[in-house]
Amino acid sequence: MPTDLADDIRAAGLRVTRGRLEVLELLENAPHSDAESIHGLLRDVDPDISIQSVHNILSALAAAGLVRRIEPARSPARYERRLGDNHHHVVCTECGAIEDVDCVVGHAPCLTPSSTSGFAIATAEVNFWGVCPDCAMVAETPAASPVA
Amino acid sequence: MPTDLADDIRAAGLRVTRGRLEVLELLENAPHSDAESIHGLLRDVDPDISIQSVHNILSALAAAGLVRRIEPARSPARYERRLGDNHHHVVCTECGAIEDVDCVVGHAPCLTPSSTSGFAIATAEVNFWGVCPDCAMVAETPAASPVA
DNA sequence: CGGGTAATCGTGAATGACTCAAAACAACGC
DNA sequence: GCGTTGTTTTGAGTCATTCACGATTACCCG
Repeated sequence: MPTDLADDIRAAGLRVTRGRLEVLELLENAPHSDAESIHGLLRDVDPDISIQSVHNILSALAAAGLVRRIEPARSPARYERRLGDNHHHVVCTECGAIEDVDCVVGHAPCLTPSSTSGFAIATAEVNFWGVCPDCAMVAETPAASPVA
Repeated sequence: MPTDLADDIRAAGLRVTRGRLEVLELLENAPHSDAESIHGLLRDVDPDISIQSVHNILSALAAAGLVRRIEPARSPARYERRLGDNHHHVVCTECGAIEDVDCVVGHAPCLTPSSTSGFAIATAEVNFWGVCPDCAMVAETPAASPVA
C-alpha cells in the first residue's frame, strides 16, 4: 500500500507531487539520509530533479510534520520518517553513520532537568556518540592502523 | 590568578599567545559564544585580530580539550570552558539562547541505551529545547503578537 | 639575552550546505 | 478542460567555516 503516502501528504495540507512521494518512499528504505544523498538517489528515478527542489521538498515535509529533521554536529542535516515516538540516535564519530536508539530505559528520567533556568522545556534530544562496528573493525586491523 | 590560563595552554602542548589567552578569558565571562561574537568582543582588546584567527584559535583549543564545542541545530558552533562535568544544555527555540543544565537527576539512566546497534558508546549528549523567559514574555505580550 | 626554528596569525580565496527570488510549471477543485 | 495557487526550476546569494601561504612570533637553545 504505497499510495498511503499520498494520503499522508494530502492530510498534511500539501499537494501530492512526484518528488514528495519519492522522497517519502526513499526515506523508508534509507533513513537518516542527508539532502545530497537523497538527491543522488532521486536522480535514478527522476534525473531532472534539482538539489534545491530536494531542499524544498524536505523543508516542506518537515514543516508539515511528515519527516523529522536531525542535525548532528559536523554533519549536514539528515531526515527520517520515524515520527511520534521520541526515539534517539547513535552517531559514529568516525564516519557519521546514524542508527536509531529506542530510549527504552525509563521514559524521561533525565528529561526533567532540575534547573531549567526558567525555560519552558518542550522537547529533549538525546544523542549518543561512539564508534560504529565498521569503524571499530578498521581501527583494530593492525595493517590499517597508521600508529602501529 | 589569570596566569593559570597560560599554564593550561602550555600543559596542552600549545604555545601561549595573546589571542588564546584572551579567548579563554572571554569564555569564562561569556560562555556559549559563537565565533563571530567572540571575534567582536576580542576586537575591543585586540583590534587587529581576524575572524579566521578566531576560528583557528578555537579549533586549536577545542582539539587540545581546553574548550568544548557545541553545535545546536540551526545555530553556528558555540564554545564553552566548562569541561569534565558532563553537563547539558537548554536551547531557546526562538532566539537560540543557551543555558547550562546540570543533569542532576540520575546520572545516566537513559545514557545506557538498550540497543546500541553495536556502537561503542563514548559520550551522551542531551539537549533540551524550549522557550527562554525573555521570549516567553514577548510571546505573551498581546501587542507584540502578530497573530493576535 | 639574542638566534634559529617551527608553530601561529593574517590575508585572501574557496568550499559546503543551505536560502532567497522570480519565472515556468503542474495539482487539484470546478 | 480551465483557472487558481502551490511547486519546481534556475540562478544567484548567504553564512559559517576551511584551505593556502607568506609574515610573524613564541619558545628552546646556547
